[in-house]
Amino acid sequence: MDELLEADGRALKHVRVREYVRNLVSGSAPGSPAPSERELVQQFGVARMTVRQAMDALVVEGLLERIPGRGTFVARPRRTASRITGYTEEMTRRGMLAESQTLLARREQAGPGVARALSLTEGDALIHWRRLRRADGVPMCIEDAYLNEILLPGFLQSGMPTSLYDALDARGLRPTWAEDSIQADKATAEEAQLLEVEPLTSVLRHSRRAICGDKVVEVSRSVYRADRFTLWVQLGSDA
Amino acid sequence: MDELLEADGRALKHVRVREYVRNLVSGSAPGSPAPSERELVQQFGVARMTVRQAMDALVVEGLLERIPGRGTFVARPRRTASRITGYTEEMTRRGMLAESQTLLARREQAGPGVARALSLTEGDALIHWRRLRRADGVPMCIEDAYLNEILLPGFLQSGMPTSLYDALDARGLRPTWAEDSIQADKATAEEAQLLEVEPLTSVLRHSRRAICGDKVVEVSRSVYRADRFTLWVQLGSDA
DNA sequence: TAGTGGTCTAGACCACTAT
DNA sequence: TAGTGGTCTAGACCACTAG
Repeated sequence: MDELLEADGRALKHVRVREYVRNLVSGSAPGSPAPSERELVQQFGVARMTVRQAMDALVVEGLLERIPGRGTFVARPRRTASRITGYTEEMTRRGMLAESQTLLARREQAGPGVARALSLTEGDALIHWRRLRRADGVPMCIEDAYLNEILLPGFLQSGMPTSLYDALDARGLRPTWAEDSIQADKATAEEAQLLEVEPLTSVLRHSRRAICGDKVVEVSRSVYRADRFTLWVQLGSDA
Repeated sequence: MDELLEADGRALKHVRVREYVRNLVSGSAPGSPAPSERELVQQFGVARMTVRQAMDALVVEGLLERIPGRGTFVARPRRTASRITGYTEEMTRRGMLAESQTLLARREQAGPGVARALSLTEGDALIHWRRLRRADGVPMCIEDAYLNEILLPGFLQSGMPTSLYDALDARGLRPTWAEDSIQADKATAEEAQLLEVEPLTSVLRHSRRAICGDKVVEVSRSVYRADRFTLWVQLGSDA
């Protein structure tokens, strides 16, 4: 007998069928046939509605595709929207070494703009974290992150992490939604000095408001050297 | 009797129930209760599985939320990824008047880069459409669009539309997926002249590869005046 | 013609919530 | 205790596809 049929007899029947089918087809090429519903009814000794419930879940998930009169097949993988990433993950993905140098990390009182963006009240305490970020040892961007202290108790005291997004992840606060704005501009004198370019060199300004559920977890403004950085974005998703 | 119960007796029962519930709750505040499943069984004289099928669809859609032991309620609207829009729709959304002046519209042979981006073979025929695009009468961007002629038969002959995306829509080719890249740069002499700015002024370069299903429907390169344009992007979606 | 998924019935028992 | 959604059964008929 298939060991998966025996595994965890306490599990719900439709879950057992679902996971059996998931394991069966994982790795199969798109278009490969899945077992027919009546076949699974026989194998598992359950009602057809139970099998349909299991298969429905996999169809909604995008793993399977039903074709009336033909059968159920492994679906072409759906394109999905970009994972929301921070600097460290993004540069690593590009095969570069991401490093950061903290220029400033302290509690501040929220000004009107940042307060609104973070869904705080003006004057509330927030964390302001400014970093010079390098890629392969060369300055890439200056990032000012503003964080809600309430969501990150002890953050400043616990030693700053390399990756803000890893730290958010660890607290179950990885953003699932982000509102970004992107502008072309020229570097100010101070920015130019930090980025090691001439003043008035082209830079890309990138602002983000990152949200997890109902909570605004990060508001940030970054300025990237235009000669080193192209922003890539994937939009939309398959129906 | 409720007129919706009578409407289109040919429709499938689960569809009738689904649309009845959709109409009933549309406009209701999140958290408002939907009818209970057994209530709908009574009202429509159908089996409970049929009602569950109807409700399942609305739950997957994100309109309803089930809470075991309590009931079914109107869900908080999900955040969804940005609709993929073109210049005309985007400027209209910003409350500006979008106008375009065609600088060039002709068949060309695909060069290596554009061929690969459009999933064509080098030397294949494509449509090259260059426009100066204004917002409220002032130059905003120059856009070079490259289109697969096979997908748009008679496009050049039929008179160019104002909105490429409307034209794609009409042919069932509205992109559901886009891969964009964004860079900061300085205007070339030619770009500066068309955009009515000084040479070396900051510009935002925006490239797009837009896809509908398996078909690459548009490859474009746009250059925006940085003093007039900020790109906005929403990323991710609720789970 | 045999097999497939799509729809539908008329029940059942369970765990959970609210009163 | 009454009501809710969650799970499950054992059938049924339909339209469609493929050999």
